[in-house]
Amino acid sequence: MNLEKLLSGRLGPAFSAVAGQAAGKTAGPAAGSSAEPAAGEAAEPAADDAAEPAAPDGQAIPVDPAVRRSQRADFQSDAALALARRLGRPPRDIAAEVLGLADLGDLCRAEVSGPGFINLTVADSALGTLLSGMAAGERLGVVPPEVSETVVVDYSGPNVAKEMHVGHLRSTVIGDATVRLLEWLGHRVVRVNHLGDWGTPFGMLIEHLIDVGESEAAHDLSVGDLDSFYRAARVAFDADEAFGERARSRVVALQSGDADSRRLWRLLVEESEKYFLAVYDRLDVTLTEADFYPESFYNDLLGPVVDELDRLGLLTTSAGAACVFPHGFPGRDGRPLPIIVRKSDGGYGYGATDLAAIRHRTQTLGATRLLYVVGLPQRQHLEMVHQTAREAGWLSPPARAQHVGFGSVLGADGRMLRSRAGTNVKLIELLDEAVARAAELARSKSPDLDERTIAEVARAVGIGAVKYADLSTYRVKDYVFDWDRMLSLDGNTSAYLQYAHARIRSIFRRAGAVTARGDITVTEPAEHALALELLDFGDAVASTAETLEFHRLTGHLYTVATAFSAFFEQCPVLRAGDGVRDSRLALCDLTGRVLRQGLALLGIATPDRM
RNA sequence: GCGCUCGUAGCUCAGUGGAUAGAGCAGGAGACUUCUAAUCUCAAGGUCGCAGGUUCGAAUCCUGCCGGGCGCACCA
Repeated sequence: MNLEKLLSGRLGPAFSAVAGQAAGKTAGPAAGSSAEPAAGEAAEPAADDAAEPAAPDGQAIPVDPAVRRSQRADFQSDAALALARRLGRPPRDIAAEVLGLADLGDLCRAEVSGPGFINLTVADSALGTLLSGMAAGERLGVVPPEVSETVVVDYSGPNVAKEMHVGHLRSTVIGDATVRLLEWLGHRVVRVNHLGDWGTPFGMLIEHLIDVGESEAAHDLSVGDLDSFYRAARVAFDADEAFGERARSRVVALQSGDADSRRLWRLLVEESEKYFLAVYDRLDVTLTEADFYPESFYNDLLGPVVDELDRLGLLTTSAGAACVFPHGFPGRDGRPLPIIVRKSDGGYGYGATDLAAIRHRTQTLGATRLLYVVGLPQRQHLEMVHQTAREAGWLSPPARAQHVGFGSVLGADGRMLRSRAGTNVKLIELLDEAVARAAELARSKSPDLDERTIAEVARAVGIGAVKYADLSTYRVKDYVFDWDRMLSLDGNTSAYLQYAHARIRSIFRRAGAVTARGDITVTEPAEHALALELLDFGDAVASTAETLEFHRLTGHLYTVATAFSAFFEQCPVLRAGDGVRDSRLALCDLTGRVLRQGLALLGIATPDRM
């Protein structure tokens, strides 16, 4: 139970009574300015908006007390100001009357402040009770969703025979956090790695493979030198007329199922997949080969998809291509924009693959929530595909699709870190550098750690820094990749959170204990402040799961960590007297679990010492 | 031209229509015989891109501008 709901529950009836009373007196036929029907469910006292006073006779009307965190107290309620105009009374009077009626018991004390705010300060005893309850469970105050859904998360999606670069970083990191979070909440999550393993480039890639020799090519690819392989193929394609001709006919052979072509293609794919898995392992993400749903997976479904579009009357032939024109997408010239499902040369377009994938996800996998962790530039394309799927009946409620879009990673110069030609930053090299920098840091800060521990810490801190930097800002915005900032020892970084956790574990090592699950008593201001933050964990997780804006969760964890650091400075744990010591150990334990679980949801490890 | 998106402290970023707009970094001043100083405390730092509008109240909602980024037919 979170505090805001608890406080709302206490204040709500009082507000309703005050509002209803006044409405009974004043609400005449003239008051019907709004046709809003005050929502049927009286069971939900905390509706989104303060309901319009439509009840005719002094009956209780649900009023949202608008409780939120406050700088002047723990919480504040703003509802009196909103009611003042409607009731024709001064807001301070309303607030005062509400406080007279509200049953706050020993939950908190309250006072009217300023123009009519109600400031609420939660009692230490109430915090202790709530924290003890939270500490006794394993879910840390996170309530399971009402319905467990099947969620398909489409993310990472590297291209065969192409290097993974920073462009894949965000999709992979955000997608991994998404699956960890939704899975922990109790949803059935299907990871879908939409590998680019099909299409015209494979003609030239196979021909290049033949030219360099299979074993040589396999070697090049297995050491992860994918870009130069791809580039060499491209160079040959552009420069050599005959090569280009071979490449084009190779595509035809491959797509018509020619056995030798398929064998060579599989070779390319398998080497790349091995490489991708190595990168995922280094990145510490949960993707495995079982999650590969490459483009070619849908090949057999493309024909039926196009046939069905035709049968539904959605297909139009335009300039020789089979197209769908979803509603609401005008192009440059004002005419509707198409999704090309079959190109004029007879080959299927990627739009067909995307549509087949949707149909597979809703109809075969049974998904009701389809997430696309894909860069923002693809927004319009995705919306067109989703609109088409809705028109075809493959995406109908409760199933819905959500584009989890993200901005670019920028360099220090403010331009895209991923460059067009040649100078891509290899993801694997970037990760290695992160770990190396973190190792150097660990050695300088903690010279007493042995090399084995240094290596573990370096991995957790280095990889954590990269992930946290990505997850801690609003994902729609671009962000600047900056080693010094992300590996900084203080500020809103993963290292800071990991350090807070390591300090807690250190206390337990010294205490000779692993956990402490006793009751928690709150007395000191620093304990009070920490308690408020800890009790907010459930809400932070819930809102993150809804919006998939992970900076909400990182921001929450950061406030937990800062509150803990202040507590750590001000409240001795091991040196405290017996009763206090047990309580504080339990508070440390709970804080440690929140930090560890919170970071685990982000895919970030928490070493026991740093 | 149309569409999407962003614009908040010197820098990087938060900010669910509510009080004096918050953090961190950098820069300034302090705190380690005390559970990890990879820490903490204090001070300083702002025409919330601009202009209108709605509202008792706008960084937040609406409209129009300005600026940055990205899309807009057979590449994915």
